[in-house]
Amino acid sequence: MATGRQRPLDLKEACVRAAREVIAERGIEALSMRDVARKLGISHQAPYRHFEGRDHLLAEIMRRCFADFAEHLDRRMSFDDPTGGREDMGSAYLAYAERKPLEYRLMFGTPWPEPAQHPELVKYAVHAFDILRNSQRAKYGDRPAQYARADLDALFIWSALHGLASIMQANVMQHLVLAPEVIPRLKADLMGKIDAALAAAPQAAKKPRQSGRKPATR
Amino acid sequence: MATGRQRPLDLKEACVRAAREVIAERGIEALSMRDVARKLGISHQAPYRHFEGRDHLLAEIMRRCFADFAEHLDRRMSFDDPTGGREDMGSAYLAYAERKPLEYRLMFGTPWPEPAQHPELVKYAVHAFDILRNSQRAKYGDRPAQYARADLDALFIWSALHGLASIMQANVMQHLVLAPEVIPRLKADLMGKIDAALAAAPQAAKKPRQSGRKPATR
DNA sequence: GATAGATGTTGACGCTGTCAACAGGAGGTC
DNA sequence: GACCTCCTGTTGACAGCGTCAACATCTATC
Repeated sequence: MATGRQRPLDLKEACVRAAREVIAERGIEALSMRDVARKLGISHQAPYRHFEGRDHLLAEIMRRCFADFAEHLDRRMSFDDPTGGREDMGSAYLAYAERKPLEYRLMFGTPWPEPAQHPELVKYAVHAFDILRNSQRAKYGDRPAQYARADLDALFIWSALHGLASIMQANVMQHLVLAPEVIPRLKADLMGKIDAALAAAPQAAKKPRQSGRKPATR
Repeated sequence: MATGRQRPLDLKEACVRAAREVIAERGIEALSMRDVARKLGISHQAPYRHFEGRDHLLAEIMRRCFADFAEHLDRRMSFDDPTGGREDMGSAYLAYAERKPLEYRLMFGTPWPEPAQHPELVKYAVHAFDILRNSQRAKYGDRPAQYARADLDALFIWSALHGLASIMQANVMQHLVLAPEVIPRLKADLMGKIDAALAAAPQAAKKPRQSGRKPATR
């Protein structure tokens, strides 16, 4: 059942894999260093040779999640997608949150370990946001004078998407007694509203000329 | 420094207060039953006479937060506010998240204990959402045929507000290098976009006639 | 006054993260 | 070859945690 019982060559890599398995099985909160060690059949102290502590192991996993998430968004949005099926950023974002709820919760729903101690984690997280931001900058022609507007748009899109993603994973959602056709329409409705909000000129600003969208600059 | 050292008359109440102090001082994750007991100068088992376990103590605190939150929204939105300063729901929501970040994180950013075991918690959480939902139902005249649309609108508003609130509390926010005027404009911009999205007819639906908004039905 | 229930205390268990000391193997240097 | 050092992994300890079980005490009721 486990990934493999023979003594792993690269213990650090094996720790990350085992930790992700524990998280998948019993949740993020239940992850313990001793669990990881047990799962690998090594002593309870061995993982500490590769990670300073539980936080550092968790930070490494989060970093990989952000890298995976960014790659997912990049792949789904780029015009040169070999599959040809270019997807809207919003769909791609929500699809990821839906297909990998644990990873999503780990990135956005778990208190971070001290960021100053984990610069790599910050770097990859910012990079994921930059995919969204750059797509908005491209829309306005990537002129620095429009950076504030692009940032505001990007943060709005992120807010709506992240809000929906985290709400749909929240426990309270199952108890709201929503009208029956609401759930299936939820994602499309939200993305329609995002588009409507962005189409409306923000404040005394002309509607940005925008015929065909440009690809994200990455 | 502590709330009071004399033996409290109502230990259950004192436990809740002490727990909130611990959370305020060292964070939600650091809360332990033994901390609460120590803080009150009682034995480590005494709190268990009033709460089945850590989860139940946490659930009680969360329940109170939801009650407090709902009351905050009600007060800020009702026309009969004695202060006369009626506030928009969005502002009220974001103001709460900003002024009580710990409570907000506790409600929306912390994994819930098994909901089936804490029906009161669920009830109060749903009630908070109903304030938002009812305000949308009122906008459409509270006709059941429009309940789905009201639900969709309410979930959109909640998504955007919750998304922004949780993003602004997230660690990554400080590392995004935003244009300088973005942060101060963030809240107003988002609420403007919410309004714009709701004003735009969703799909083949006339713009709802809506001159003066009705108060929330509660 | 006896009795039963509620409330608080004490002590133990296994779990956790983490520190310190130790063991062995790889590789370099004399 | 002998020696030394670093890297990796092991063993054993410690305090803190949640929780169970047994005991003490206080209070109210018959």
